[in-house]
Amino acid sequence: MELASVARPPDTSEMIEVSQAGTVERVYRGILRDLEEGRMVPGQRLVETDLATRYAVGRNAVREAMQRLAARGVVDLARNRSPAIRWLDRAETLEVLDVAEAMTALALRSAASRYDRERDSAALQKTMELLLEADRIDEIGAFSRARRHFYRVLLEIGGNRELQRLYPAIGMHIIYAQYQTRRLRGIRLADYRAIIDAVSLGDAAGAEQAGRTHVDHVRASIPHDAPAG
Amino acid sequence: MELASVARPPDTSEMIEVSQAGTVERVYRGILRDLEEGRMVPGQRLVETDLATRYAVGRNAVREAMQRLAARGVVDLARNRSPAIRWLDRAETLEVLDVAEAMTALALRSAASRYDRERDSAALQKTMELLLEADRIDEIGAFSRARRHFYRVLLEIGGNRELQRLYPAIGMHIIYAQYQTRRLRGIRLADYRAIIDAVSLGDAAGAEQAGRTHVDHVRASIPHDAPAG
DNA sequence: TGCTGCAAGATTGTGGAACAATCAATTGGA
DNA sequence: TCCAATTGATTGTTCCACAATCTTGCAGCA
Repeated sequence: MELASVARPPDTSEMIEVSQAGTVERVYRGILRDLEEGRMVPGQRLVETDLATRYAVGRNAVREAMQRLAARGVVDLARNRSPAIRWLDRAETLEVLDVAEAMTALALRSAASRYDRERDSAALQKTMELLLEADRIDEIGAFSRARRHFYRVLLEIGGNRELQRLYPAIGMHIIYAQYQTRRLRGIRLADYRAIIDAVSLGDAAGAEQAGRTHVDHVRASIPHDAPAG
Repeated sequence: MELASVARPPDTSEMIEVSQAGTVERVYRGILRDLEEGRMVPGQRLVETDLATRYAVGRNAVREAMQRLAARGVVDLARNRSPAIRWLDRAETLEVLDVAEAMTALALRSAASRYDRERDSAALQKTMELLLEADRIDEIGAFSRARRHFYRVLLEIGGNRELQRLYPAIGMHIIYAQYQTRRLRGIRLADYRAIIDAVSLGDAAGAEQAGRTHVDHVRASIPHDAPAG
C-alpha cells in the first residue's frame, strides 16, 4: 500500500471533490440527477429506507436532503406521508412560467449589461456548442445538462449572487421532467441562439425580450388537454 | 378524565395546530422568529446542541431545519463548521434588492390585475390597519409581522402559488435584520399606502411602479459606509 | 517576546437502534 | 356489498456511539 501510494499518488482534485461532498449532498444531487435522467418522475413516492439503501446512506441523510429538496420545490412533504416528487397541474405550470419569465428577464438584462467580450466570449460560445452537441446525440439528460450549463453561464456573467441562488429554485426542473421536451429542440435552439446573440452585443433590452419570447414558446408547448405531456 | 373530556372538549383547532407542527417546523419557525425579533443577528453562529436544548428537540430535527433554512437563504452551511445566520455585504444586499424588485413587480402586477373588490377589499384594509397599529406601538418585531402579513395578503390576491413559495425565499429577512429599519417608517408607510391604493384600483402598471419606488427607497436607505447598519 | 506545534476539548458528520404515531391495505364479519 | 378491525408498512423522533474535523490553549523553543 505504501509502495502503491508512492507509485501513483491519489488524484486529490478528484478525492477532495468526492470526500467533501457529504451524504446529504449525495442524496440531494442524486435525486436531481435521477429526475433529470428520467429515473424518477413527478408524482412518484420516495420511501426513506429505499433512498437510504439506493444512495448508501443513513435515514438521517435522506431526511435532511428531503428538507432541502422541499425548500427548493422539488418534492412535496406532507406529514406522515412519503415525500413525493412535485407534480404541477396546468394552472400551476403556467404560474411557474410567469415567475420564470420575470427572473429570466432580470438575469438576461443583467448578463447583457455586464457582458465583457474579453472575459465571457469563450464561455458563451462553448455553451452554444454544448447545446448543439447535446441536440445531435440523443442521450437522455444530455440536453438538460447543456441547458443547465447555459443558464449557469449567463447567471455568472450577470453576477447577481442572489439570482444565482434563487433561479434554480424555480420549478422548471419539474416542468422539464413532466412535459417531455420532445421535438421542440429546433425552436429551443433558435431561442438560445437569439439570447446568446443579444447578450454578446450587450443589448439588455434585446436579451430580455429574447428571454420572454423563449418562455412564451415554452408556454405554448404546454398541452391544453392531457395532465401530463 | 372521561368526564373532564366531556365537560370541556379539547379545542381541536388549537390542538391540531400544535400537534401537526413537527419538531423541524418548530426549529424552523423559531429561528425565523428569533431573527425577526432581534434575538439572533446575521453572522451569528448556531451550535446544534444549543439549538436542540433551546427548542427542546433532538439534534436530528435541528439538522433538518438547518438544511431547510439554508435552502431558503437564511443560514450558511459549511462543512464541519457551525451554521451561521447569513450575512450580506453591501454588494450582495443590492443584488438581493434587484431580485426583490423584479419579484415584487410581478407580484403587484398580478395582485392588481386579479383584485376583486368584493373578495379582497376587507383584507387589504385590515392589512393597512395592522401596519399603522404596528407603527404606533414600538414593540420589536411587530412591524416585521405586519409587513409580512402585507406581502402575504398581496401574494394571495395575486394567486400565483410559485411566487407565494419563492417570494419569502428572497433574502429580505436578512436585510431587515441586518440594517435596522429605523426611523424610515414614515416613508415606508406612505409606500405601502401607495401600493394598496394602486392595487385597490386594479391599476397593474401603477402597482408595479409603486413597488419599484418602494424598493428604491429601501435601496437608498442602505448606508454606504458601515458594513452593518 | 513571539512563534510553532502539539494536545485536549468542542463540534460536526454519520449510521443505527428503538419505539411511538400514523397511514394503507387486507381481511373478516354483518 | 359494505363497514370495521387488524395488521403491516412508513414516518416522526430521540438517543447513542464514534469518527472526522475544527478550535483553543498551552508548552517549548528560537
